[in-house]
Amino acid sequence: MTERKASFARAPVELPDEAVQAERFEKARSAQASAVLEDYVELIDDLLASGGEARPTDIARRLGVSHATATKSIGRLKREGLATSKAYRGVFLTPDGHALAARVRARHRLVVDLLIAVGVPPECAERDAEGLEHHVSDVALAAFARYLKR
Amino acid sequence: MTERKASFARAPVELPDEAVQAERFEKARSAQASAVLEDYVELIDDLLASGGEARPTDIARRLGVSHATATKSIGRLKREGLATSKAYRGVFLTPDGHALAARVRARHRLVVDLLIAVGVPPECAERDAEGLEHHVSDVALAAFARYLKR
DNA sequence: TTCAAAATGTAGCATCGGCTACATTTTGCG
DNA sequence: CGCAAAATGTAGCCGATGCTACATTTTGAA
Ligand SMILES: [Mn+2]
Ligand SMILES: [Mn+2]
Ligand SMILES: [Mn+2]
Ligand SMILES: [Mn+2]
Repeated sequence: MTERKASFARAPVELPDEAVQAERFEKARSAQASAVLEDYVELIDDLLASGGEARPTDIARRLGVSHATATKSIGRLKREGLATSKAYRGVFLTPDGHALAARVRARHRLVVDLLIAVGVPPECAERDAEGLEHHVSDVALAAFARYLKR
Repeated sequence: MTERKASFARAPVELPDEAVQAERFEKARSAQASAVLEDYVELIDDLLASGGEARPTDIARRLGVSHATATKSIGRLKREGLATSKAYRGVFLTPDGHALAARVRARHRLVVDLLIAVGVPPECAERDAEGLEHHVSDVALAAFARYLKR
């Protein structure tokens, strides 16, 4: 419009290498693909540890989805060897599922702690962490731990 | 198994209020729903600013998806009023799309800067940021900015 | 100018994770 | 015990986002 070729309305944009950029997006997509599974195993593990039972209806209510949706995702957990269940009984985690839950919970806490440490209000930290946690790599996680220990 | 009622193998788990927890998960899901759109407008804006054209094939290659997938997503951008395009021509952003791109880019940079500030290696920061950025709330973003200015 | 390669469009398929609607089973209360 | 309510299972729909395969258009080089 009013902008001419020689104006410097914006710094010249330097794009990353194509392959590098593609790899970053692919990583983000793959992290997202496991996000639902991670939330389920973490929640199931919490329910089992706190009360004793992890029933589809409870899981659904806490996740804010319909029980049909929860049941379908639990089916995926079972297909992937993370959970077990029998009709009309609660859901349980396999050793693999339990191990995943432990990692996911530790990561969740570390993310919350880091957010709070840099000045994010606690409830906001908890809320944001629920989405952020699935995209924090082990390397970044280690950096967070170092930072918090400083 | 070997665990008795009175043992303290693990700290008693205190679960958040159901409604609060559901709301957190819902927020994370809604953030995820806009993630793809955000990545596309940011990338299109970068391509337009750097070279001049944003063609479906370039977009696809940089995102690491097939051109058919990119075309489908560009269709969604158009449906949502963020982009325009005519057959066999490049893709352009609407004012709304451009405004979104600006916000997304600013947020992306802030996230990268914060990660680096707390000790995450730069390339790792860039990689993780691609997924993280979509889940950082405005409140957290403001906290990041404050922290970096300290 | 011609024509093959590249880019683009389009159709069709799959998976995932939402939903509603309805069928079945279990539970608990009178 | 019996029966209604709650929980659970299941079917079928949808949109988003991947893919491959193939049709069409554009482009550029001989
Ligand atoms: Mn989460
Ligand atoms: Mn979590
Ligand atoms: Mn991104
Ligand atoms: Mn980005």
